[in-house]
Amino acid sequence: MKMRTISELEQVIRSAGYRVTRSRLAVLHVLARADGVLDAAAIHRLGRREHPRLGRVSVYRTLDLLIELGLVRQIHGDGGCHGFARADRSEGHYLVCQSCGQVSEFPCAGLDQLLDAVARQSGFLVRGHMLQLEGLCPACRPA
Amino acid sequence: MKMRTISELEQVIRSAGYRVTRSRLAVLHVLARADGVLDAAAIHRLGRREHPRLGRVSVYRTLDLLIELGLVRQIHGDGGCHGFARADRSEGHYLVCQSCGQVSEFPCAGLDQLLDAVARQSGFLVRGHMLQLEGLCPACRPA
DNA sequence: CTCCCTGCAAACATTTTGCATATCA
DNA sequence: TGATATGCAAAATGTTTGCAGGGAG
Repeated sequence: MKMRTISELEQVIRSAGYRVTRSRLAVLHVLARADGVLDAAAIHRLGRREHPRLGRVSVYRTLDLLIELGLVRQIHGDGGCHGFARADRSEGHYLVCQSCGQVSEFPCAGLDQLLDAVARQSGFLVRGHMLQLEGLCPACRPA
Repeated sequence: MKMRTISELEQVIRSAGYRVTRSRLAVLHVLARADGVLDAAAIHRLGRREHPRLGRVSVYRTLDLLIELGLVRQIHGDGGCHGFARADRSEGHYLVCQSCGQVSEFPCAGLDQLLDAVARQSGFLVRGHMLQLEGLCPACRPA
């Protein structure tokens, strides 16, 4: 998926009949700047820097909206599965370190073929996928 | 992973230096009988049928223990990511229906190769994986 | 008999609702 | 201006901890 500019993201929101508000922009900006995965609390905290009156509630509602529009993806971690990241930054492939908790992404060539095969065999209409590997990152793995 | 009998599961618990108690047995039995994925509340409710004094707390603690021992796997669903299933019943490959919420499993030949390649490239020590496909099951997909 | 495990209650953390007000288009 | 979105407070939900008593080995 190609990377979108903030303006393009705003456009998606508008086209869907929703308003572009300060709260929503704040959340978008936070996610745009973030490299990795953030949880709702972090998004709220960072969002307050640019919009101090931003409420927790709006963060949740905005995230719901962005997920519905396909702009944001929810990441399900091992402990507390409450991460969010921009969908166009990620392909849905994550490496989660069980020691330091860091999440990184990886390219995964060949997965699509595999998914096609599964779809054919199961009769399932596949609309998305998530592949997570758990283990130890290079920094945490024993020598 | 081969399917284990309840006695074998008990043995694993004992070997690890833990006691086999009524609460733990109740949770094991519930998970053994269940076909799909259950959340903590469901496990508690069903477990009470066989052990009425079973407390919520013990369910959580038992699940932690079983995960630690590798007997149970945690499933991260879309809404409320709090499912649990016996590890020896599952390979970590799930199809989640976005309409009816049903979770089923699928065999996924060829994934291991793919993971090996990723491990080599990333320097990550991979200890487990989870592949989830989201979409519509045969019953829910449009004609 | 001893120590681990349990269950209760209460603390805690996170997410969702009700409602009056503010704000975008 | 009018419908939508916000933010607060409070409720609902889900999970963890403290502690006295109970049960497995």
